[in-house]
Amino acid sequence: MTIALPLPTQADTACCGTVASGALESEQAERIARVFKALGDPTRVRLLSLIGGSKTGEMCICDLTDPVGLSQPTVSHHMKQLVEAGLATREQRGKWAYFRVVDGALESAARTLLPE
Amino acid sequence: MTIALPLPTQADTACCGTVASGALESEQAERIARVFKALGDPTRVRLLSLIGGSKTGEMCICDLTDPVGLSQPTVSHHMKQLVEAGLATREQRGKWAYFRVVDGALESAARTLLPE
DNA sequence: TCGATACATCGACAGATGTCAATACGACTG
DNA sequence: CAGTCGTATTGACATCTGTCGATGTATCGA
Repeated sequence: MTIALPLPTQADTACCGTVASGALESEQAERIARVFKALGDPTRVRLLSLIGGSKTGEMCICDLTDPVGLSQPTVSHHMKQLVEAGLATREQRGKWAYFRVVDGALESAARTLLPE
Repeated sequence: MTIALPLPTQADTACCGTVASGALESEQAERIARVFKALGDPTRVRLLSLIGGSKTGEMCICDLTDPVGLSQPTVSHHMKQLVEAGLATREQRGKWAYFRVVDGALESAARTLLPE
């Protein structure tokens, strides 16, 4: 038997309230901080920029370990963080797991820092 | 005698390279991540929104402890993080320390998430 | 000068985080 | 089906982080 957990939807990067337009409730602040927490590690920033800047827009773990100089489990761990933050997607194709930057996610995160 | 430490300048939020336009070097990634790390805590997000949304645009620690519901040392600690990340400034006036959101810092951070 | 006030720093602590080696899992290949 | 390859997970570990109480420091008022 399985239990339907009330997992928070990860993709709701921005829907209401921005940092620049005062007085956020703690729940909104938590939602906003969750995304920036994922962006608060230099390795993850590099991973995003590597994937987003690649020709096809997608990369597998094996393509990423070398550029960042970390072990495969560590890269896998970071990518999981990015996926859970709604900044990247994972798609299994055969043996490989292809990651993409979620379209509009960075723009959406950027918008939470601007007025209005 | 004092020693002139080569402290990194904190205000250089964005000068070159963005997440959305591929292949950041580790140093640029580190600089970008430093700002978002500061934004990766819900309390700090609230503090920024409180200060930025206030009438005068500035607030002292004593005004902030109640809204966020944390102790004075903790709020002081968070504000130090924000100042060191270049997102806020601290100005001592008499007994009070007034904090402001650095003008353009959030916009600058947002820009590192967008293409170009 | 003495006390009160506002803030920073220190010391401590629990919990989170980044990292790797080892291992498990799933998919292809022979 | 057995072996190999790409990934995810686990377990362990050191470090970082958020938090508070206690204490230090500077400023103002009486």
